Amino acid sequence: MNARSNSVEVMTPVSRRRIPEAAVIRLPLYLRILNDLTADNCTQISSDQLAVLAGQNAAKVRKDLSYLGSYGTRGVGYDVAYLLYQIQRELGLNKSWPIVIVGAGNLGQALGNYGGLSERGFVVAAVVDSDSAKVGSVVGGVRVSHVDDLPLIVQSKGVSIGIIAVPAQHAQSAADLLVRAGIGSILNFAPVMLNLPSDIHVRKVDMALELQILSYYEQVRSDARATTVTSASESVIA
Amino acid sequence: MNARSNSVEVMTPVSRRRIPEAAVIRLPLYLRILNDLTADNCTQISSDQLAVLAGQNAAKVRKDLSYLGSYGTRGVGYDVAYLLYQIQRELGLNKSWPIVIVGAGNLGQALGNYGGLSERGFVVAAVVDSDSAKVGSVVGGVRVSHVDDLPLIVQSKGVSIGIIAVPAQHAQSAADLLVRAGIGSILNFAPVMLNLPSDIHVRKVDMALELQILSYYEQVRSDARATTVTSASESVIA
DNA sequence: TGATGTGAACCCATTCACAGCC
DNA sequence: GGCTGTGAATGGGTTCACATCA
Repeated sequence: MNARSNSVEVMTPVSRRRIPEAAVIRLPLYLRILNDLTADNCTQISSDQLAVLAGQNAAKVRKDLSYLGSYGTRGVGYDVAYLLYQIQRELGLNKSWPIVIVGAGNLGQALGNYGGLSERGFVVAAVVDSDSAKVGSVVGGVRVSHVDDLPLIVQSKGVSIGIIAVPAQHAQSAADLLVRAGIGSILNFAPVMLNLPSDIHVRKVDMALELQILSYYEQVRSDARATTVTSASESVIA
Repeated sequence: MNARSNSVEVMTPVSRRRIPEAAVIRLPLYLRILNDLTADNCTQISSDQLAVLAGQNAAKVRKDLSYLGSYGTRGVGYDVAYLLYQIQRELGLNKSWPIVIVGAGNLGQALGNYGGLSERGFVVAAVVDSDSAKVGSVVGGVRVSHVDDLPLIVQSKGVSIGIIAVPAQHAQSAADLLVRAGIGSILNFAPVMLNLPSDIHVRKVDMALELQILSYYEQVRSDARATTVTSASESVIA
């Protein structure tokens, strides 16, 4: 269908196209929904249904899925198991990713012990901390190592994703260490902006920022109420 | 400037314009940087400098800030303290927001005890749980209440922001309870998509989704390496 | 018939580039 | 001269609408 039949295909590479970032961000969401559907013994789903479950527009869902290939059946919909597999494969979730957590404090411990990680194929290869007192304790089934061993750990275990779980004031140096150790992607839980080379991928998890965004919309909401009241009374005056 | 001079202005409302969502999301980021600058006794900043610190383009920074009004000085830059104040005001952070946490498990406790909340004006008005055994214990300086009291708490304390910190399978019903109690915004820590009325604002914090996004880009990176190697060897063959 | 897959249209966000002001 | 503020240009993402096919 999308392979031109007059050309010789040596071997289909895993990822043919580059998927737009906006779509990549939604793929894990679809994946989760498909997992739930599988648990509910649902084997087929239409873009309309999936859109409702994902809180998206059906056309957007179809376009997102079309980046993976033409895996739907016209007039029918998508096979849940097959789509699940394709999304997993596209996201690289058919392999297991070793990750390293920097920081063995409250947050680092909580993340290391969080079962959702290994369930989804993210294995805590190491937890490191700069505090020698913490080295040796066990977090997430792993002995805490000293941060100086980071390059060694990253190289020997092939780690490419690092999680920053240190206080804000140490986050930048933690990030620098991760990059120097050879990491390619960082998930940052510290409430600071990291200054990093442009080829490093970063995602941020930041409760304070999220709440401040919500705060804006709640203020708009209360302003709207106030304005409504005001203009109502104004119209009475007028 | 934007107020037509031939119309009578009764009173300038707090928020004149509606700010594009993309810009709203970045305002808390600028705010944080300005806070850091204040701590460093820096009183002036240009859009270029701010852009570097925020990891953004200078034109974008200027446009974002222009939504607040014309608070810069041409040829000079922005006064840090004044800009700080204006962003805070625009985000509604000059008042204190009571919030309610649903779920008094590990996550709920951690969030309730997190000092960063009250530091930024988010006061934990209540922590609720459906487990009567948890009711009465103290989290974040507040006695845990039963979830049945949610409507009462929300009304009496004027809570408009709720945080969902319950296991995935209970998140939807927790959200429904929050909405029925009169909440307007939700910060969702549970790894599920919530089905909610469109006038409710939701933000999501989800480590698994973030890691899966990073996984994609790491896979692309390793594919790129593999392809480079392959095409190199191919060119040798050719 | 009914749902996918996709060009085209639309809309929002980003970036450019420069007028305006300090 | 330097930096802001902003129209205009660009680019990406979303939605429409329909040809296409099971």
